[in-house]
Amino acid sequence: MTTTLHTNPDKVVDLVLEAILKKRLKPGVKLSEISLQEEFGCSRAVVRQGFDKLVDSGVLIHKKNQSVRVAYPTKKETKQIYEARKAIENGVIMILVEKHRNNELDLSIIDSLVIKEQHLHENSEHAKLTRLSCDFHLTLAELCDNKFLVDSLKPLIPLSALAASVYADTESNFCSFSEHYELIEAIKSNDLIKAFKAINTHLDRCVESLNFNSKAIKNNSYSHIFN
Amino acid sequence: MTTTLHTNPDKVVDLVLEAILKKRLKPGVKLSEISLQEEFGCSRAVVRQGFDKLVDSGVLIHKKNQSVRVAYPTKKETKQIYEARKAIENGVIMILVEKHRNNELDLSIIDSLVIKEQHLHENSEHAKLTRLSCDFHLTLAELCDNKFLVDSLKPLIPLSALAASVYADTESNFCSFSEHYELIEAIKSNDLIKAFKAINTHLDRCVESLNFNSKAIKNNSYSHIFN
DNA sequence: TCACTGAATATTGTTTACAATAATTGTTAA
DNA sequence: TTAACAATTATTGTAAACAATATTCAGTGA
Repeated sequence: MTTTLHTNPDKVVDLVLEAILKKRLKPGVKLSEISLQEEFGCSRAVVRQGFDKLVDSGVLIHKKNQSVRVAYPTKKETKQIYEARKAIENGVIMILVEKHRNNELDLSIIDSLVIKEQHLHENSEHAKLTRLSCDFHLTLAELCDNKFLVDSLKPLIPLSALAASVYADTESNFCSFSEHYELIEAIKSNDLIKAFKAINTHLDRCVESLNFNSKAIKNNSYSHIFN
Repeated sequence: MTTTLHTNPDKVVDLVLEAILKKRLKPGVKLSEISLQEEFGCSRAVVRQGFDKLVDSGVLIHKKNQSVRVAYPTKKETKQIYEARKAIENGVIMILVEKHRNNELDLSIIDSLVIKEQHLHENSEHAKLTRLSCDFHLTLAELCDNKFLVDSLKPLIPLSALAASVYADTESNFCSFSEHYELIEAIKSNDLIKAFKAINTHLDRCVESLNFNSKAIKNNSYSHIFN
């Protein structure tokens, strides 16, 4: 048994992260190794390895002898997550403006991403839009051509999504498309100060739009989560 | 057999990182799982888990079916490492100055650290000094009270040490103690601009002091590396 | 002497089985 | 009915065995 089609722990990591970004995996949900080896089509050991990586990145929580759970960010942690993002993404913006000034920056990927966001916004496809806005931030980091910087930001994106799952009342205008657009325009005009302001007010508004005085989320079924 | 005294992969991680920071583990060295389970006093599976974590953080390199090797940063990677550090540590400084302005910052830990550095500097104990200067940067991040920011910076410190192992001609003035002192003074005077300048020139000088036109390091024995 | 080939060795990749622990269920008594 | 306890079940933690791959080394021929 146990089909060994993709025996790669990264596959497990990707599937779990994608499920989180799509808001199918909710904070607090239990993930059992044996239940999921069939879902992922790999052995328990491989599932374990994938879980270990996700635990390291903070996306899953692991207490000894217990099943891992999807992280449930507290209010304090949520603010820390965005504070860390601000630090890293300010660095990203600095590098990108510098690159743009030297004509070393190809923004076509990010341009088409923003256009996609606009379409989803106009058709009020909020679910897909929030998913895409995660890509926006990560793509900006990738344009820096610095894997260490990308790796620093990477775990913070799914954590932000989890925080939104807990505290966002509505997905409709959580990570605003127009603010993304303004940020890109600032980079294109080589205006560093303006770009800093754009990214900082954008991230601040993400936190401000959250409602920390409510909610208890629960959804413990696995069905249709991973595909 | 296989004493199960500390069956924790984190122990493996800590021992390897400490050996790297103390410059006992050199870039490129092969680390075999079975050879090291006795050295660490735990089973191969646990060694593996520890290695996996270190591979994720970029400190070890792992090619399929081959022993892991200590990372050997290229010139390009070294510059990326310091670029990423600049981004993150600028964020750290921003937070610390803000905290200091609000009287929410206790710098006693970092003060005593700098004093220790000064003593080591005066007695020209270069080896211990370079080890301590790593703590300086990580301690600054820890003062932010933001585990996500700390986790972002954490892997970059041993990577910097590895880069120094490859490219630093002499350890004597690699990570300058006096520049650390100036940075702390800038924070204490609530001068954000000055603090930014201090951290940026400090990190720039670390890279400038490196010599990328030389060297081939090799040292493949394990003896006295991990204790 | 050198380059090449192939067998022997050593190391990693993966699965399996078993032990230890936690979660669940069922029973009993107040 | 509920609470507490015991027995069962399910899940994780660990080690050991085997398969697959890479490395090493000896031998052969030019």
